Amino acid sequence: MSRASDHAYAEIKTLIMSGDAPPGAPLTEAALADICNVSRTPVREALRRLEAELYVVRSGTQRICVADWSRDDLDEMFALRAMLEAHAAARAATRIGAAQLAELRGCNARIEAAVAADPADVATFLVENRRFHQIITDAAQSPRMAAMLGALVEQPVVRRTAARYSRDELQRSATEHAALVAAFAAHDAEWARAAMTGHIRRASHAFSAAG
Amino acid sequence: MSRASDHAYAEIKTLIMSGDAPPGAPLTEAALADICNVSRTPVREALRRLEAELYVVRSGTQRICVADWSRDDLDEMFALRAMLEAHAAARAATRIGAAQLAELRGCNARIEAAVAADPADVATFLVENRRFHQIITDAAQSPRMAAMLGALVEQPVVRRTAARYSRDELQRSATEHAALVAAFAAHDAEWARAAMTGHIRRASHAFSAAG
DNA sequence: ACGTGAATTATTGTATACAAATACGCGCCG
DNA sequence: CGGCGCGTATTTGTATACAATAATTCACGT
Repeated sequence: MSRASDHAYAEIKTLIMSGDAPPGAPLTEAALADICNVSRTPVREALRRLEAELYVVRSGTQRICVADWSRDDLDEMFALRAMLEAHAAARAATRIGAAQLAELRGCNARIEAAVAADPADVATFLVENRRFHQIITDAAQSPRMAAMLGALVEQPVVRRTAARYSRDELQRSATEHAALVAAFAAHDAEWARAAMTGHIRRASHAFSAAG
Repeated sequence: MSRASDHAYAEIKTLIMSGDAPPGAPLTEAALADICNVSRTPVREALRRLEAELYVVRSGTQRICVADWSRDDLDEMFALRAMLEAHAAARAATRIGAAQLAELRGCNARIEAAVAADPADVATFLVENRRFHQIITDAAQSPRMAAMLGALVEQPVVRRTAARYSRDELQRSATEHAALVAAFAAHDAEWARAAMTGHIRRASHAFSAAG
């Protein structure tokens, strides 16, 4: 996408994620255009994307509000993500190449280092974790699923501060990643699916407990 | 959405579905605007939606082409749909109300009538079949999943003429729907999930055999 | 004759102006 | 005092003009 449109997208998303635009808050195109220093046109395109990803919702008569996710919504998001990522893992297991496997290992090595640091480097963890899952999604070679997952993955991170991630939880994540890598190395689709399902569902419960 | 934008969306989709715009064909905003008798602005919005639904793809440098789905893509679409609809069915089983259940029964009654007709009324079958699945998706009460499924359900119908649906296949569909209704009536989530999984996967194989 | 590169053309991205639709506030009537 | 209807103001939808960027073509040099 183009410069201004992307900029607007990122900026509005940040507004939402940071809480500056709280759930339920009405958003007007003109105001957003002013904030982003672009015209309404790219703002509209950005809002389209955000709407498709359910960051915002259209209230009755086309007015746009920040989405507010109930506990049930969040559970549902995790359930969907577990299904989709498990499927992605199964596909990836039979399609992944040596290079991607190596990348995955490097990624998890950095994750383990971040977890071992004192204090734990949560920022690095999040970045590398995201990358880890991204590699798997890519290896699955399903643009359709990638598109679906794109919106889903980062949303639950909202409202969760770094402090909420316990070292124990981070450590478990790293261990589970190692199991996933083993499943991929063995090209065992069902193993990969099971490992990913457990990984996401554990994360879901950790999230619920922390939230 | 608004009038012109919706119109453009529908018209462009028809162009694609009917085959007038064959897979891989480049689409220019100006040409589409001309066809739809609207300006480029609503065309752009329509293309955004179609892109999100993967009816069209952006080639390298933002140029838009009609998507062309390989056999692998179609299999993948069915696999995703099977997962998502099975999940929807499981959710719906515990949330569905008496009114929706009755609607479901009425729907399948019309399907059976369409199948029993001579010759089989495929058009009615398709409409009611779609409605049947729509009721389930609604009952699942997950806007997120509904959004994901929305794009997925009708796509494989493309390139499949009515003649391709055998009476036997239609009859099986109706029977499976009856099983689904029974699972919903019992509010048995796992039964519903299993029934839906089987239903979609059978359809997938029937499609492959016919295609 | 073929490849390279600049000029031209086509296409997309952005801004702005205007039209349509909707919400809000005010006055009026019951 | 409260509900209803109308006018104004705000907001979204559409069209158009212009800018930026990518593709194509043609000429030139090797």
